Amino acid sequence: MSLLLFKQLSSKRRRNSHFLLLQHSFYHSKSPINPPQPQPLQESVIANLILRNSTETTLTQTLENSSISWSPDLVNRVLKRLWNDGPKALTFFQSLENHQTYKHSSSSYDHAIDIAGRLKDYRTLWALVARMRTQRIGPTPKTFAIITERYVSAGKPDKAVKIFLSMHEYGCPQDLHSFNTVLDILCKSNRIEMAYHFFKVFRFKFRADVISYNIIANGWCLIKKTAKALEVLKEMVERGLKPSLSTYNVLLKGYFRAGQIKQAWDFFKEIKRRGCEIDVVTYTTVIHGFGIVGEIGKARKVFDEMIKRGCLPTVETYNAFIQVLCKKDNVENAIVIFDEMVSKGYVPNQMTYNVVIRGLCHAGEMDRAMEYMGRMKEDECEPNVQTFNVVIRYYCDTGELEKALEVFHKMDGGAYLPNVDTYNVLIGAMFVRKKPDDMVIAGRLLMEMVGKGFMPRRFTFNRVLNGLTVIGNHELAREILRVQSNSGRLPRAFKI
DNA sequence: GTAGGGTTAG
Repeated sequence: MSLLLFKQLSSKRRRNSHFLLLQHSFYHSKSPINPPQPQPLQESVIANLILRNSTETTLTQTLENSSISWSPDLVNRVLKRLWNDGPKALTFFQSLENHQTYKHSSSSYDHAIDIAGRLKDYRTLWALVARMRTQRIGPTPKTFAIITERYVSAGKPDKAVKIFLSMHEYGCPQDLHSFNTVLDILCKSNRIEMAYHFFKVFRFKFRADVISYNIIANGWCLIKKTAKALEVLKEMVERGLKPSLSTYNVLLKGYFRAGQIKQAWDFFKEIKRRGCEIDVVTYTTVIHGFGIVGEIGKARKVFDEMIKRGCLPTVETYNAFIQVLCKKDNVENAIVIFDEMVSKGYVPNQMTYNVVIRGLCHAGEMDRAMEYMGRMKEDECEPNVQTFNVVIRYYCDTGELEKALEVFHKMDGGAYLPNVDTYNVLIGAMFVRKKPDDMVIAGRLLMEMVGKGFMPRRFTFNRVLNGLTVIGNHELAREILRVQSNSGRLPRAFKI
């Protein structure tokens, strides 16, 4: 059985077992009138506990006194919950470092290192690496992938490459695998020029393979330079490496991204004509590519064609199709497809819902958008930060700030922590009504985001400071100025 | 976390 078919069947099976479970509890429950209340997840309860304790000392005591039996999996789930409050996440991690019985696993160290890196707290990051080493649980190649990514996205790609070249000094030798990882990280962080240079210097040393070439070709495609991608692939073939299906999919996507729709279509026809194996990724790429330029008819045709040819769509295919229908057709037509996928036994995921909810918001159907958000929970498909951000953004756009703030407050409680986008959207919205109270809210939100390790841009700082000065709230303004000077993002006038 | 398909909007 092909992997594709297997994926389809397993997702159907999941849904069927869900139905069976419901039927089972309906027939066997002693009191079907009182359905069992859903228990809050353990990691959610713990995350709330952590968010309420302000210092490491009180937290350590609280955790020592509690009878939680820690496991690497539980610690990872808690860290995931606390993802958008980096300082609290690290405090939690460190408070367990001296636990009497529990010892952190390698993967938990990786998470903590990732969080420290995002906070640009490199001292903590390297202290954690050293600690991994003394515990003899790392650092692993994955740890180095995380560190490399954090340095690249902090604008230090040279440093990132140096770290990669020194990883063997940490007992972690470089190989083709880790070479490809670094190339991919550089490409995905918009450093294709550097990735290509690095690739050319080391391709013989690491015996670059099809995957290395695909990564580089994809890098060029990401910045719409399909000609460069083709050049790289030509060289690959000259070296005797055979293109894979991924190679074709990379190039196909590259044509669409670069707006070379005709080339994309010709290329798609060509690979079919040559009898190359086409898979669901190829079809999804074409459906999305045509849809996004408004060619809904063609997208639909390809969607029908794949089914006719026995290539079953996946949830991702549906997500792509639903998204383009929302954007270039009509949200009602998108919902028809949404219902169709559900009736066929597919389980919509968070992205499916987010795409539909965004489509409804865009059509001004905020109430229906909120209905779908409620439906997510019923479907055991918890809304994520993106779900909240979409709804908050659109409430802000329509000037319903009270509703935006109401949704924002629903995020409180540890289950879904706001991220940097949430704060930026809300703070920006506080300037439209010119109400003094809104300035105070903006000021508080700014303080809150800084406390969670999200650094606002200088523009945001200045805007909020101005607003507070205009309404005469000098106290909050001073507090913010203090935070800003600690962060090093001083207003230009204050420099020197 | 060795590659390819599905989220924001200006």
